[in-house]
Amino acid sequence: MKRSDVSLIALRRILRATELYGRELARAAGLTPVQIRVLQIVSETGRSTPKALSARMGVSQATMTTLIDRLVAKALVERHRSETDRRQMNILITAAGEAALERAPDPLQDRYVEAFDALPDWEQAMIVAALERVAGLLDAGHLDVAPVLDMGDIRKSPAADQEKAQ
Amino acid sequence: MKRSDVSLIALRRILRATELYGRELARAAGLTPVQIRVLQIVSETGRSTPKALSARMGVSQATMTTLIDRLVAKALVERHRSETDRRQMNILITAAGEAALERAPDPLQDRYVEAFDALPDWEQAMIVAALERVAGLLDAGHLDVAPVLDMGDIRKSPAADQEKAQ
DNA sequence: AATTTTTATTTGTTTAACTAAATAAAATTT
DNA sequence: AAATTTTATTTAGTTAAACAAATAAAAATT
Repeated sequence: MKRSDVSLIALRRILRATELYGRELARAAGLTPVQIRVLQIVSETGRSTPKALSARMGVSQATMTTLIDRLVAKALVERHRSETDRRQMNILITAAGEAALERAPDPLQDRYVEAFDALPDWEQAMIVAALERVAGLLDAGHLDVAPVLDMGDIRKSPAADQEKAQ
Repeated sequence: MKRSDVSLIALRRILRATELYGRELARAAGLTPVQIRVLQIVSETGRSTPKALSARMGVSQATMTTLIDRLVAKALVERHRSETDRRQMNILITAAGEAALERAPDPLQDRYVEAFDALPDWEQAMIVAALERVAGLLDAGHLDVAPVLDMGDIRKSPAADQEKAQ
């Protein structure tokens, strides 16, 4: 069996183990998976527009409007008209929104961290290096899977890449 | 910054990259993400029951019945009454179901494999070892997040009650 | 200045996902 | 044997997510 296959299988095991986690997380925050994803992107990028969000998530602008409506109703994000282009709305996360993202019970993470910390130093180093390598490979592949329809997204500087929250 | 945090960040990057991928994959197969997940579990386990599936996915039995209805309507799975316990239905994937899972353009995976194959031998080995290690850690933690199949569903943690959001 | 494009929203509608409660049938317990 | 539990489904209803098409306002182009 090819080694790339072995690594894919391990990757799938990782995905499977964590797939419920994302759902639990959304549930704990009282949100749907889609809503939490919008929130994450807004949090990550600091501010965004409905257009940029819809492009990034691959949904229509109309859909994004209703998604934002829901988050606004829960006071997790706010709309602010852009000063520079008055057609646009800037979507900003509120303190409550950040709190909703933080407030995760996160049992999986705790367990993982505990187990990780118990590993010998060399193995921790190896895992970090390997995970970062794999994340790099996947991120690279990601770019042309989700084609950037929005000019504002192309520059997505390295800063944005650092603090990806799921 | 702690090394466990660094590894978690990388893990989240991986999850995020593959999350979009799963969406694309479902779309390409003409299914919803939830439907494809049911299909994957059935395919993986060979056969399953509605009860086991609902426990594994964290939805009610009633919900699972309708999910299975949809997949049956598309001829991707079949219901077969269990011989040993005639209350139960065995859910089996059809050839068409397997085909739907296979028939993914899978650009991300191709890219990953391609990039992986291009890595030096020592790095491939390191990645495989690290991924399997991480998968092992997560599988262990997984047990109390997603209670194993049947087992009478031993009061599946408070999360079972919170199935309100979503 | 007039026209076209872009951005966000509203309107109207469809579909999937989900639930609780009721029901039926088979298995298990008492 | 009778009562209880388990399993799957039906019924009846809600909600979120999605879209196309129409609209309005601002920006960009001609």
